[in-house]
Amino acid sequence: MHDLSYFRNHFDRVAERLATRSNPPSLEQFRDLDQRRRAAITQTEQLKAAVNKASAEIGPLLREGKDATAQREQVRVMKAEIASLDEQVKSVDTQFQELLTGIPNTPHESVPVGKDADDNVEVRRVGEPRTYDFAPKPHWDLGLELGILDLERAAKITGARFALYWDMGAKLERALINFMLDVHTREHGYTEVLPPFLVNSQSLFGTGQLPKFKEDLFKCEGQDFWLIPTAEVPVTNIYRDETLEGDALPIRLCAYTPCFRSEAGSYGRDVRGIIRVHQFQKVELVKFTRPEDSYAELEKLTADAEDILRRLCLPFRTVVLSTGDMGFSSAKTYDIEVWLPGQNGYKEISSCSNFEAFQARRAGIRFKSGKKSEFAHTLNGSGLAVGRTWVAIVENYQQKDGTVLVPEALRPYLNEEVIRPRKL
RNA sequence: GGAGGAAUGGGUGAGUGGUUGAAACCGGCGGUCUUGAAAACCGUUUGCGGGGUGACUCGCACGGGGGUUCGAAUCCCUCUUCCUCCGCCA
Repeated sequence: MHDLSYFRNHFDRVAERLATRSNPPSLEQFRDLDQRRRAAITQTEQLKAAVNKASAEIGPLLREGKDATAQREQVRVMKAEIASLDEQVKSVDTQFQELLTGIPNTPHESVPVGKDADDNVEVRRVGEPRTYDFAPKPHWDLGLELGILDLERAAKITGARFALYWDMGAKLERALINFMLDVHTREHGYTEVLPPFLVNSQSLFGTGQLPKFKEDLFKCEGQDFWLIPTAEVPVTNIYRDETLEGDALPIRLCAYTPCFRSEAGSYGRDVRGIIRVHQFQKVELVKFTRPEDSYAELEKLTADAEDILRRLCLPFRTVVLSTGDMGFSSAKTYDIEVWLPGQNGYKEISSCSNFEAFQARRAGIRFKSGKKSEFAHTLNGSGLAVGRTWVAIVENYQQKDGTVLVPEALRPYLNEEVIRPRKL
């Protein structure tokens, strides 16, 4: 959510910047609604002040034993008028809030202007894709042949786009989770948290998934519980409606959680394998910072996520998303893309964003700054998507004989150097 | 799931219909005193939203929502959360 007075006072400049997004918000109504809302508020509040004044006079009159019928009648009439005016205020305010909360964040000045993902700008490329003296297979073939990934039974148990891992497949997933959490907590200074995997509407509003993107989420029937689409939601909301001590910043948290996404609107995309599924595992990095530090912290957070890929010796590149490819709440986003031989290309494995005060304003996350309190900046990024890291390892470390080599860094976690085929 | 109890400002906690946006204490901030610090003393210390260049002013908020009343922290309804006891349970 935008700062209202800033938005009002810099309307043309902000509107121009917002127009560079892929779904630019319609702002035509803003000025009219804003003005109508303020006029309505002024009107009712003046009347309320009159009522307060009149009814304060009644008490003393009664105490003196005088008659107050006239005053009572006067207040009663004004109250009736207020009731109808309040309706108007409520109606215009609701419209205004809907408009305001539906406006995406302003892209930071360093974000390249562009239409879509094609206009994203590569900022780094690390590692060389391996060359194979055989045709590398995609992970869905490898997973089946190795007996570690069982998509058919997952579909039976639940449905399409779910995964069942067996044996070394399950252990690899678990090893990756532990490895990532260990690196971030021991080497990068993050504190581990284990949050609820179900959240309420208020939390989803705080991080910006609601009200606009509810079709992407799973909801529990008859209850205000939603399956989390990312740990960003419960972890960022840890400090919802709280004021943090200024000295406590920056706060760096990391969390492992499963993530649940309905993937509505993604039909036909990444249908094979487990690149795009309804449930996947992720280790998430979340930061709360002072405004002046947030961009430096974004660089560090992105580097922390990249470090996992470096340690696993997986080739990757990092791009800065163009204005046309950014998410709703973000002011700046880096995507980290890992090399996948099965796709013969780079595929997103982490998305690292600075939301500035956009989420903090929605969620009421403040910090003490001298005598005043102000909104913190929030950031987050995948560190990393575990399922896609699993894919990257299986595909990049496959060998001619059908086995998969375990990356050096994971061997202590797996007690194996090679994943060998087994019967499913 | 059943039975009781509770929810007030950063914290403790008073307040059961009319200058109570809220006593008191603690904490925080500023000051006096002091070589410095402590102590003592004085002052100050909620948020959101309107109006005004500004001094300032108005409205709303005592867990959330609704109601009674000229007037609600205080009375009623409802929801939520927490505590105690019982039941169930990994």
